[in-house]
Amino acid sequence: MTLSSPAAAAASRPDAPVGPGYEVVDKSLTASRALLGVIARSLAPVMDSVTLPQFRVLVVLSNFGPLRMGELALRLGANQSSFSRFAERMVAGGLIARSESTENRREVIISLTKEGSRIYAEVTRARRQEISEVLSRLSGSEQETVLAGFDAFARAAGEPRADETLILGI
Amino acid sequence: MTLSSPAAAAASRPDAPVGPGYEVVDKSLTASRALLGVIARSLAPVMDSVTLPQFRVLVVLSNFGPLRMGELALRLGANQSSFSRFAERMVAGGLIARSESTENRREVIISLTKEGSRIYAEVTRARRQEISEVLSRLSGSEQETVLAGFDAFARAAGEPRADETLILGI
DNA sequence: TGTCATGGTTGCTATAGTACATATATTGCA
DNA sequence: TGCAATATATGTACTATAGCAACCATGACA
Repeated sequence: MTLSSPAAAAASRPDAPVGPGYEVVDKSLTASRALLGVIARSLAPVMDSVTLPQFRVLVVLSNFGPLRMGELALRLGANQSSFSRFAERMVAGGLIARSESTENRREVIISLTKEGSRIYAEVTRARRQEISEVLSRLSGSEQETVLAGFDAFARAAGEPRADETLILGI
Repeated sequence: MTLSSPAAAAASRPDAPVGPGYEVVDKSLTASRALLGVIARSLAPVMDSVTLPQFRVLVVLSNFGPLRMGELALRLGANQSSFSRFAERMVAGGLIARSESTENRREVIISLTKEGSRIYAEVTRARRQEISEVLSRLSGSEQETVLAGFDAFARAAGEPRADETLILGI
């Protein structure tokens, strides 16, 4: 028998993991660029009213609901004092609101304003729309193919950690 | 006959485009988050030596080769004077080099330094590596599924325009 | 040679983001 | 009551990015 490649080894155990070939890695990179385009386009319309770091705050508040100042700073990996002023700008921009905690007068609760959640919702809507448009160009069976492929990849990759995607400001 | 859904219409023309269902859009969003994680992780190690806007410059120069100052500013959608100083910082950081054009002494050509292209290459390598690791968790047949799905999606989406992904600084 | 266009830099100004140290208000507890 | 701990705000300072206007240097062309 010749030297066994990972693929050959897997052939004997039909469903075992294998080292991926060049083609699938390459196609994944291309797909990642395509999805990046989708994400970017969905963000573009709101970028004149929100900066990327500010949008992160909208994401966190949308996902976790109102949070204490310090808690929010922590989740965003920011220095507390930096964040206080950062929040000040967002308050001025009408994106978030400060309010005193009911049970502890030291605490300041940050919540989304109508405008803040509208902007987040708008981006989400646009993203779904963008993806729908791309998929609409495919036949039903091709969409099935995409579904299966994305599903498998997403399962294998898992959800990215919050602090990871923060690097990109998203 | 009842109101025909796009899917039903497609059933009569087996390979025609159809409006995508909720599930496939949703899975696409999940996959996009997963790929975003991959991208973010590949960028993380170099983020202490390069800012995201600076990384954009590395990407453009890597793809197009040396460019005139103004041409580069244009591709990055930046103001010339802003870009001049921006470039100054990158020169100081050892990422790019200025050189006088041979045929026109007005022109300043910007090219990558060894360090600049090393950083770009490092990110690309890391990204392939990250993707390989994810795919390695899948069996050969699942990888085939991913390949087919990503391929179909990428074809339908097309390459994002350069100025689109610039929004994210990538 | 004189004038205009082109390519890039510089002065000035402004804003966002970030950090460190310090100050203030509030709470909890001895 | 007084002191330590907690939660946030402020003083100060620095860097990155960005734009407008004015300014040089060079090239093109009448």
